[in-house]
Amino acid sequence: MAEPRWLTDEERELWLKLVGLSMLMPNAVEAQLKRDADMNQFEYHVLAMLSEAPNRTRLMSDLAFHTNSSLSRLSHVVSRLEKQGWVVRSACETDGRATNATLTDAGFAKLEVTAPGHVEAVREMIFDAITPAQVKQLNAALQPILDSIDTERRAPK
Amino acid sequence: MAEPRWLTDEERELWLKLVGLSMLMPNAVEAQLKRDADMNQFEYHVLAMLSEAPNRTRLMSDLAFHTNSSLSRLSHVVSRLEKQGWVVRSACETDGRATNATLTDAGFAKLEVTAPGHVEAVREMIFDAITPAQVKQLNAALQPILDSIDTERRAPK
DNA sequence: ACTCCTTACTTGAAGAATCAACTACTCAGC
DNA sequence: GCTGAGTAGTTGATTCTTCAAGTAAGGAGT
Repeated sequence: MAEPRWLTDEERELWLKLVGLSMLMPNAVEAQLKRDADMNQFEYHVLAMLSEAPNRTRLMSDLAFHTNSSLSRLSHVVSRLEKQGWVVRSACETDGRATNATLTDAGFAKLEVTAPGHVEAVREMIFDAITPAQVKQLNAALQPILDSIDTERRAPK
Repeated sequence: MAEPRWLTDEERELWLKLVGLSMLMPNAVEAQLKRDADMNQFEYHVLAMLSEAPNRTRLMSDLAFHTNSSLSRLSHVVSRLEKQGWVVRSACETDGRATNATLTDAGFAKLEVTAPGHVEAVREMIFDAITPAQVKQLNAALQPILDSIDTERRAPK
């Protein structure tokens, strides 16, 4: 067993920041969403991804991809959203295995009243804290990390 | 109600990346930990933070801070870790309300066999994907975001 | 020394996420 | 037109997290 390639101090520091970010950021956002809209971030994300799609409709599997979620998780959540009347499911006409999820008018309305507060919270938390140049840097530096995670996700060892 | 300060395209792009990262990164790490050590990332993080402390011991509240967790969550997890024999609790001598958590020899040994594989996974996922210059940029740009989250956490509106 | 507030932590119940089946459909090859 | 492999989605059980109490000790003021 070869000597592991340990992290440098700077790498370790960054790693702890990334871990901290993935621990704290969702909580921080969800506090606002929960308080103002009785919704969690994932549910919001699902509604948002539907609202941007043609006909406010996506296949479940497509929606799972765009929300970075498993089909199982999505299925449970869409069941909840359906109960609230914000989403409806329907059979896909061209593929008998597939299911469409569609944002209802009520769901769209919910999103419209929720979005401003959510965006404001995001802005205060993230974008008021960094410079436009840093936005560019982060976009550039985070992309390869996401690609790398995605590669491993698609081709697990 | 004033017009909300919507996000620019670049900001939106970054926000989606940050959300994606906090969704996918923990899973990616945990897959390896789960497979190789039957442990999740939070448990690993708890053991790691203990291993670095003097006497491998920390107060629960201190440990909660260093793992970005609530005391409640930590308490449940330490109970599990205690059952596995990796951590022990003891009363704090100077403050009757406080509890020490100490990493046992077994816990330290567990960490020692787990660390190389974990570090390797982190390296492959993160540091093989970006340049040393990007490590610096990310460290610099993520810091104010974490500070901002932390401020809101301490002084909720 | 007694009230009252805060801190430190634990606990049990409730809600959400994951995991491991399972159903149902599609499609490629024979 | 079967068979088998893969795809799409659902479901129920288990596990984890969060939430809302609760206990118990410290500490400030009186």
